Amino acid sequence: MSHPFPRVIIELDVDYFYAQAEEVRDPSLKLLPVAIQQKHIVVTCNYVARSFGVGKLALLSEAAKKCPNLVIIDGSDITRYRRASRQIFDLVKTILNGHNADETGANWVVKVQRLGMDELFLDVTDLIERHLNERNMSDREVEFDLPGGLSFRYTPGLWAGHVMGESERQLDGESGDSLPKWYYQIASHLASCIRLAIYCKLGFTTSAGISSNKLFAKLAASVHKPNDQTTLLPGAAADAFLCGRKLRSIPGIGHAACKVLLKHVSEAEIDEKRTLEEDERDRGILDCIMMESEIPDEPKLPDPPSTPATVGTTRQYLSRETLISLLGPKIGPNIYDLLRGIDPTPVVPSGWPTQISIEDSFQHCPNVQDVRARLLELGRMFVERIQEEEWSQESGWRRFARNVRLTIRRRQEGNIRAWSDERESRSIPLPVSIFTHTTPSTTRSQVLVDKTLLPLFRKMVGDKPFDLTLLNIAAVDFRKETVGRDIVGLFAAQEEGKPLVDEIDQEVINALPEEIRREILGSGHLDIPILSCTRKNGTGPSIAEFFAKGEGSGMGLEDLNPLPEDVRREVVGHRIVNEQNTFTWPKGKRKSSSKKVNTSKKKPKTDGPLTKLWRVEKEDEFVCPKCSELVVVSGVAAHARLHEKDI
DNA sequence: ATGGGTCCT
DNA sequence: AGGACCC
Repeated sequence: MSHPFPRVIIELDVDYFYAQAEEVRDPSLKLLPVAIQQKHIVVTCNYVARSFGVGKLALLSEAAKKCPNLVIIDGSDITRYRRASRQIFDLVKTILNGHNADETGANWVVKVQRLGMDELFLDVTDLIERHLNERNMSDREVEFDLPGGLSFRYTPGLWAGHVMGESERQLDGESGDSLPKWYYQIASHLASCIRLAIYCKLGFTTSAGISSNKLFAKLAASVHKPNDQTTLLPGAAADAFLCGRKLRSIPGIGHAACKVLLKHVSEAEIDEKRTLEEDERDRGILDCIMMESEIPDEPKLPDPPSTPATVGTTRQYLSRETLISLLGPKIGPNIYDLLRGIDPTPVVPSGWPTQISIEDSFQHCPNVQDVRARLLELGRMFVERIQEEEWSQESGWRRFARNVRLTIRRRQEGNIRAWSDERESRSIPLPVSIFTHTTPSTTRSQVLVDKTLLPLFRKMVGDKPFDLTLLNIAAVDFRKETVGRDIVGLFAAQEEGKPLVDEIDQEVINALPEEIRREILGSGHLDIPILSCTRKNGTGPSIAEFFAKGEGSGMGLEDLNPLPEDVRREVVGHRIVNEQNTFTWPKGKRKSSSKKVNTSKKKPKTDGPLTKLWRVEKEDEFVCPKCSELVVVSGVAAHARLHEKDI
């Protein structure tokens, strides 16, 4: 019963992501130990560094001691990694859903969900079903055509990569609650093809897990790393594998739940031991009865901390009811199921982010001057980040954050307790002026900080002394096609059912910044495509340049040569069972010449065509291009109506 | 710990 | 607004 509905899930994990992104940027790093630094810690490192004993989240000082030649790269600006992550996501999306896949995932054949920057979940059930309906599996070799135009061949009966649980017989046929073995077998080749394509196109190696749900797929992916894959067939082997895992290694069982569980498991163990001893004593009571009063049982006291607490032991000791009483009616049953390998959570297609945040941590920040200085810097990065996100929306509707949230963390007295990093936050409408691309980001940051964030900060801390260790600015509550609530409120409150556009001086409307104009023109009937903008890079070859092949021309799947055998082996590894596994890139259709010439820099359109603008004068105040009057944003439409008479 | 994200309450 | 979870 461990599969409420039968699925085939692939989890893809980009190996040592930040460090590999640096290797892709500069391949000479591949031979060196590389660590990515944020503040005083190594957040990740390549496998060369790991062979020296350097680990994730190691102190930089310790890492340098273990590995004196460690190449340390500052990773506090994650822009490059975010872009690389996007490229990988877009590539996988395109391979599996074609070039015309929408942005919401509503009509994707294969749902693709991001987890962090370096992991993807794929639900390939429908794709494989479709393939099975089209192809004759009695052929010696079968071709698998993917929606994006890529295709690969495999030999039925053979596996790509590692397999766990193959010897079980029950999977050979339908058994009601799981899919037949060959579904996973085909998925193993599919995973191999996708990994190969990622490597060929973008240069990243990945690890993959293939199984019947997200939990198993993810655990499977961790079995053989890096640059390899594992299929974990549901059944007794998967269950045994799960049972041996440490509790904390189960995704979904976090720090808080783990603490509660561990406590009760060890209590239950002690309990059981005691009743066992009591049983024994009962049996041997005649032998022991004389000694009992004399001897203060000394060797028995400090035993409990020996518990590693695995899934198996936890499952054994904690009933469903106990878990509910411990963790509540939602989380309790959830974890009860997880412990048994039951994970019905669907692969939810990832669309645009629901929040964009930027943060910095530090040792001390005890006064408002420091806060302002830090916020100004953070705010500048914030508005630039927001702008980058706008540019990455290549077509369709723009999305705007309604609110901005300020988060702080105060310095804690005394012991630094593990993982209750307590934050406080407040949110407030995000001023529309931050969307004005024509204003320098430093200016926009000043406005944001002085008019919005510092007042908000005052509200949080009051007059009391403070010492911060973290500041975070987040754009939240994204909506399509609206700039700010004040404007929406204006039009909602203002006219009862009249078509607004016809009432307002068209020329004045046209002169508005585009965001405002779109707002005035209303929603639904106007689809202004947003120009894509190829960003320029700093000096030297950047990751973006390295990746530039695919930009602006679909994903350019067709421009890759058929794979050289040595590359294929490098990617798929030595373990591949199916020697016939190859894939071909689609031919024709697109000119391949266009994509190498892709370095042309389009300007963001706000720099260009609009010559007569409502200029942003101050926070939320505009200068009318017709009469130069200063108008608050909530008065823009009303002011525009005044000019109707001018015609 | 870092610098991000997700969803639920 | 906070808390849990994820990387």
